Amino acid sequence: MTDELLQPINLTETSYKSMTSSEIRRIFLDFFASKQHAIVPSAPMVIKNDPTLMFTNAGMNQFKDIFLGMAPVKHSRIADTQKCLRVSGKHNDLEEVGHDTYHHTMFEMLGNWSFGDYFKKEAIAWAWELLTVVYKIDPSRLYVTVFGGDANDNLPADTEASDIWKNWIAEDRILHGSKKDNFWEMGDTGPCGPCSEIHVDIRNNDDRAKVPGHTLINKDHPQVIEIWNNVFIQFNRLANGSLVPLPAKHVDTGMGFERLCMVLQGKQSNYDTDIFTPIIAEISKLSGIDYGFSPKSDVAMRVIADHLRAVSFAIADGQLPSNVKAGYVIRRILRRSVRYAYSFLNVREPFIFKLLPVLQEQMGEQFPELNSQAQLIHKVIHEEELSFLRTLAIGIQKFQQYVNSQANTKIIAGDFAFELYDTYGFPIDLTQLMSRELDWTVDMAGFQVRLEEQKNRSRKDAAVETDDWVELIPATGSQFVGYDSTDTGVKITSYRKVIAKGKEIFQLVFDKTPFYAESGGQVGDTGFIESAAERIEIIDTKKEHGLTVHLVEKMPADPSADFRAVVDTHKRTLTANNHSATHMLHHALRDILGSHVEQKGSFVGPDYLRFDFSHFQKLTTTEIADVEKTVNRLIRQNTHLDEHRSITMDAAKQMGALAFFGEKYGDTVRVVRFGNSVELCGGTHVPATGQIGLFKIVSESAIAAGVRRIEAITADKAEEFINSQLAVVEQLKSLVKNPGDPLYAVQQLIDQQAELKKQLESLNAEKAGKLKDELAAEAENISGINFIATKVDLDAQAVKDLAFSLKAKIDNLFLVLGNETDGKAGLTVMISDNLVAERKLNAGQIVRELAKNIQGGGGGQPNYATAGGKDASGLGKAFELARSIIS
RNA sequence: GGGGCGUUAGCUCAGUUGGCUAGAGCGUUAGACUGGCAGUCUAAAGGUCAGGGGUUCGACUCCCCUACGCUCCA
Repeated sequence: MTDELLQPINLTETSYKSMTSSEIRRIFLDFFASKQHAIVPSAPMVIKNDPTLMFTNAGMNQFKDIFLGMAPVKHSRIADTQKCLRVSGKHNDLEEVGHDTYHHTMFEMLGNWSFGDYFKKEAIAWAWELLTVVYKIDPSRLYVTVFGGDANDNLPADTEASDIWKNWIAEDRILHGSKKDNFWEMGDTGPCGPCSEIHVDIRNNDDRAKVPGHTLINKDHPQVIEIWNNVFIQFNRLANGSLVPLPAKHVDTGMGFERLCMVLQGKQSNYDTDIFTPIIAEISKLSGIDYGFSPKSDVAMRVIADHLRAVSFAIADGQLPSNVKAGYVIRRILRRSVRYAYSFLNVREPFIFKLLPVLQEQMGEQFPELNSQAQLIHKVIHEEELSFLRTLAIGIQKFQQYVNSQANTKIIAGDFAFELYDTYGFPIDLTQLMSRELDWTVDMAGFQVRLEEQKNRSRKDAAVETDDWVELIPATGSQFVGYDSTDTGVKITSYRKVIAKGKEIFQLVFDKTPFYAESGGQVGDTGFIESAAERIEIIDTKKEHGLTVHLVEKMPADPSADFRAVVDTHKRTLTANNHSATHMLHHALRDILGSHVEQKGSFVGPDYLRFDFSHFQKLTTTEIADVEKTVNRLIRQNTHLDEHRSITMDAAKQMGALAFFGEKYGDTVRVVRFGNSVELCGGTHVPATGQIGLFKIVSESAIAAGVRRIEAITADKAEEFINSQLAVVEQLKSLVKNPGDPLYAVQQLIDQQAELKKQLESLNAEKAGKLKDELAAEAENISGINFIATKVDLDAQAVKDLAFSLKAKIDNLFLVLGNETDGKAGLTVMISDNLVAERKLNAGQIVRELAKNIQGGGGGQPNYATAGGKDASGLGKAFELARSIIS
């Protein structure tokens, strides 16, 4: 048996320590191909349609549905290399990356899988063969762990695995591990099982002689490391905590590619392998600092090299940096690298984007998306770098203002440090660094308090309470019948309650459903289900783990009844119009702008459509008009939908179907074709394009570097839009009484208006001048003060103007003006500046006294003040009081 | 999804307990100086203070809502 398993395979003879990373990767895949594994491409690193996970963080992610029994097994043996990203949660702390030799954000996970096919015996034998025979790792450096059992969980030790291992490795190299290290569970419930890890000791011979390797396993020693984990999925964990054996057992393995390369290339650090050295060399060249120059610059270079990969792959998968969710994670990673470059490599301008060609050279062959998306990645990283450098500049300015404004306390308050961080995005470690340079310190305890407050606020808000699924009928999925029918008899197979923000809603799963779940940008269907006894509104339809979940606000009284599921067909039709129009828009854009146009995002609802695509400049008016014209021509051709529900990917490509990077496709795909527009798509469409009627673009804008957005409307909405615009023109024409050339008429009106405005201004000035002169003539000299007190028929602003112009005209002025508008009285007091100073007169105080006569109050400055009141009949008394003040 | 901050002249920004009839620099225009240019000086134009509502005698300033931008957290 053993011999049969160890059939030598025909691999290129490559000597130990000279294998490049590309060769190491290829050998892995070739090896498992020779063991009848189907080699599949990496799934996208960015995950869509799974609320629990933003990024692929393990090789098994793309097979999760198979383990959960929700998707059929297409190949029972699979191997691949999977791009993964670990940036948060239990797996990684972003802030660790770069400080040691082995943490990464983005990494590749090599893996082989058996779905109900081979189990422990083959998995262990092949792992051993690959490592020792093919990769030629010295067996005296290898150790393995197996699950040692757990009394609390009533789990026995995995003696099956240890017995198999004894065929290959000395017994004293087989170690027994705890539940924490050697028992794998996907979640609180579901498939799980013991696992067996392979560890390698890469210390030098002296150290190995001094301290035996087996004492260092799982002790976080940087040179005694786990490289391969083989998980044997054989149980199902139920909600009550008990374990039941699975009928079909699976193998799920993962081997960290970067670590493997480190071992095989005889390096002590992942960053010393040829995966990273060319990038680090380029960083060194661009920054003028040698790798090895100082610990801090070394960390910075590792950070940048690592983050470049993560960010580039994320953008290639369609995830642009943004300020929400997955996009925000990407932005944070990129900004972290800019921060390190800024602080420790003294870089003050964008430069990370310049490293992209080196990365392409390294990985472009295995991951072609890196090449095809290069222009976009380049542009996006460059823009993000620029924008963050701006943010840093603002933060530095704020910091300096703060330091200048403080007495020499030498302490940055935690509140201020947090404000810089929270409001202005200024990294706390930069605040600390700059403080140290000034010999100041930051109150980090205060900062942490504020940060914790903020986290609690957000967590509290995001708290969602989810009950267990209640299963009524066992089912492995739910078939979508909505392409053909919008009204079907269904049974509820399972349901659960979800509480978010104190609002209670229920999720229902049917045996089959006509409801389209939100996907590919198309909104979920709404409608209702109806039994003999009751009718329940479906408020939305979403997808979760490939299941179609219907959202309702109220549970049916009898969930086990027979229901009729009815989709809101009006909304569905409008949505289909927009979806088909989106395809034609995409096609027209590629036609007119070029084939660099690729979908970067899409929203299709009943009211409008939104389409984001890669393009590097604003569309001209002509281009927009051309796109509209092209789409409308396609609509008028009334092309019929040519739909292929289930054809192979190859056949789809043969048809010229557009597929997008960053989308996960099954082995068979659905192709939607309207004439020359051919796309892989699961959405609902019009039977023939004529139904769309009319297509109209309503806006074109930029949403990120190299990405533009078009919003458009169709059918009734487009007609309404055009008609309302035409109505405006009609009204305009009738207003100007010039049906021939309304533009000319309006222009003339504008010119005339400007002319009249000038004339009016000069007339008003003349009138005000006269009033001013009249009032000036009325001025009474009371002990050297020119006193004027009178009522004028002007509004508040005119009174103010008059007061100021009188002040400019008359010296030693004490002016009191009264006015009356809308039954309310107003008083204005103006006093020449010299009187304010010499006679200690204060308009503000005076106006308050005067205002008592009009039942009001007011205030202002010493030389000018106003007041308002209810009783205009008191104005005369106010004037007399004013006179008495200076008499 | 929850916070914080911002939006003032074409651009970059001031505007301190509500009241200085909204300011500066750059840019624009005009004039002057200079043989011409560069430049210097003088003057002018340019603002629904993001939009809407409220409080007040009075709102760029205070409160509420909306839009947009930045930013942190989830």
